[in-house]
Amino acid sequence: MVRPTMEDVAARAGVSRALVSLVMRGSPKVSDQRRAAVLKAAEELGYSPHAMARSLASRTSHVLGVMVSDLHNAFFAEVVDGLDAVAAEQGFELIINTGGRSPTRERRALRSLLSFRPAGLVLLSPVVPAADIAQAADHTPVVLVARSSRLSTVDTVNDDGERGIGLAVDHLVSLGHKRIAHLDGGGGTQAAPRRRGYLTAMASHGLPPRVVGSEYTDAGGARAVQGLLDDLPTAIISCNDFNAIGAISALEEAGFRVPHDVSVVGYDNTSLAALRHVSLTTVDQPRNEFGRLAAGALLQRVRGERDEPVRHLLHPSLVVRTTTAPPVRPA
Amino acid sequence: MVRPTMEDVAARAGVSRALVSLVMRGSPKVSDQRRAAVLKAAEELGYSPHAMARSLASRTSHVLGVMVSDLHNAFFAEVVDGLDAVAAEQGFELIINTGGRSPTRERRALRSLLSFRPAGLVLLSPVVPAADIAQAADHTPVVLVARSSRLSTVDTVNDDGERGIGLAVDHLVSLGHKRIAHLDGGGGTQAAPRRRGYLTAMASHGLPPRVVGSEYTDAGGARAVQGLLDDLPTAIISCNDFNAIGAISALEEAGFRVPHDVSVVGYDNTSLAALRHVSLTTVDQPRNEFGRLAAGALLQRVRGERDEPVRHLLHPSLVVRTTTAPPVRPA
DNA sequence: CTACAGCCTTAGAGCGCTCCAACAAATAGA
DNA sequence: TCTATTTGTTGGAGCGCTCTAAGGCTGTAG
Repeated sequence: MVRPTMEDVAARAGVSRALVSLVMRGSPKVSDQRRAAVLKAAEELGYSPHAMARSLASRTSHVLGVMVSDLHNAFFAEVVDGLDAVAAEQGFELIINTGGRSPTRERRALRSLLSFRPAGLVLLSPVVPAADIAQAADHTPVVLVARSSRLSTVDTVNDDGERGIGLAVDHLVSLGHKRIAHLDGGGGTQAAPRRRGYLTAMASHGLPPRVVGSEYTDAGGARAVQGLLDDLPTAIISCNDFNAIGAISALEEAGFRVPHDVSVVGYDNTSLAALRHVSLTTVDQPRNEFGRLAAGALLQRVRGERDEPVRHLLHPSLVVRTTTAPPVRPA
Repeated sequence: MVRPTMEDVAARAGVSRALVSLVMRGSPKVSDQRRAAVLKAAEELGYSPHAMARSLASRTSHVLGVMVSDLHNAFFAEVVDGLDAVAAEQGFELIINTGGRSPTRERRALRSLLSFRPAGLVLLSPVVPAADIAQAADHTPVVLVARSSRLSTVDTVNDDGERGIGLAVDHLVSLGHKRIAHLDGGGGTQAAPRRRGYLTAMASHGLPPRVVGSEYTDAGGARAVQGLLDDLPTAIISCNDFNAIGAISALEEAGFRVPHDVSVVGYDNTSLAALRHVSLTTVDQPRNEFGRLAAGALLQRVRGERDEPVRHLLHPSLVVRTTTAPPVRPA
């Protein structure tokens, strides 16, 4: 259970500890003969370098810390895939932990990550106050994904929610819809730009807006629809996919068919939306790209290539499935 | 950007580095006055201890490494919640990384985790060969979740899939079903015990089994159902929730209603199953409990309280929703 | 007034590694 | 031949911390 150290390898190979260090770091200035001897000894002992000792001694880190606010949400998994790809490519490793959407746990997670002295930090949709983020950013480069910030020390990567909802509105209008309601995400993370996008797009088409208060859950979507039943629009744009699925259930329970009687559009293109049983028309965020850009921005900071903040605002795209169709009822 | 060290805090508080160390570790043998001074200095400097230096010096680690085979699967998120709860309670921290269901990436993830010299390792449904696991277990305590092993050096936590499917069969039989088919998970992780549970339970009720090859996806479930259409059973037990949802879509597309014409049971009780639009009767695994038990077992090993392997086999439970009902067609 | 407990506090060694300066040996240039 | 230069190797200091053993200080007892 006690792991061998460089000293052990050096003794076994009959060389100095420094030489073993050179071999482990792949230095070219080691003779082939010694290199082979060292590698052989390392192999025999089952030696592997001690990352912490290494980074302590070298005063550098090849670790990026990733704080995922909610591990239950597959959204983040794809962002992590993007991060991982870029990090691996550039010789960095990821350590992840999670805040469970609670500021307390999240702050703990942040402290834990920072205690490993990572080269940089990626925060995925954090819920901690900006002050905590600013404090972290004092010590190490930070990039925020799915959360905006005015801090000049942090970079951000977000989707253009205003534009995303605009795509949904345009799609429905082009199908012939005029009475289009928006189920609003309330105080949720990206609710405001989405609502704004809805209002702007409706106005640009000269249509009267109709915003209904709701939330990011399927129960919320169902409830909102129940309030719409007396005066049903021909199309509904939900604040996210869960909400849309709740809306669809409530519509079907009330005897309406989707998309025949009402078209429904979601947001996020979660894996749910792709299920054939759901097959939801929705707005897709380039999640993998989020991760890639976040890693890229972070590594620029890590290498000291940039000082001014970067604000990535990515273009969402509409994925048309089978919950939208031209209206059949009088518009 | 350069972080303060203990030395800095000591200088500012006018005490020695060792005293700061005692304060940071919460030692009782420090006078209140000095303690306050040290904490104040630390606060002012924004000091936080360097986890790596600490564990290097103390030759101990309060870190548990967690390898999640697939971050996209919310199953693991709940296991992590359980792990996190127990770890936090006992003063341990989690570092997570992911293998993306690829043996190569997983091996890399394993190496990365090990390089932090964690006190122990939790592997959630790993896909690497047993030899890699054995090797890791040579260096540090390892517990496997959702994967069995015969290695005497590793503990395991699994659900009793045989029993889980048995619950589903019993439920359907008690509703009056006699023609019950099983959509099999093929070579998937827990497919074998589930199939075995189905066969055993059917036999114990004196019913003829009908196993249909399928896989753990909604497309797989749909395809399997298409092959059943000429001779439809009155109930279907899927290998997991995705498969069940695919099966339901295919049934509905073929003009059958669930549960009126066919009852369907899933497995896993994913968050999908709870959506009102889906409302799937399914078998629940105590995921949070998986995590708690895994952490518990690991910490026993870490503290050297136990040497022999432990095999936890947890009881799944049936969650009855609205996709099962008594059969109306002749059985 | 000395002795001996406590109780706090501190110096110093050392964890596994990197990196620098120094050096021996081999090669090149004069 | 002798001095440069290059190439390969090494000892030692030090990264930020913990931990042991050995202090300094009080206060009380002898």
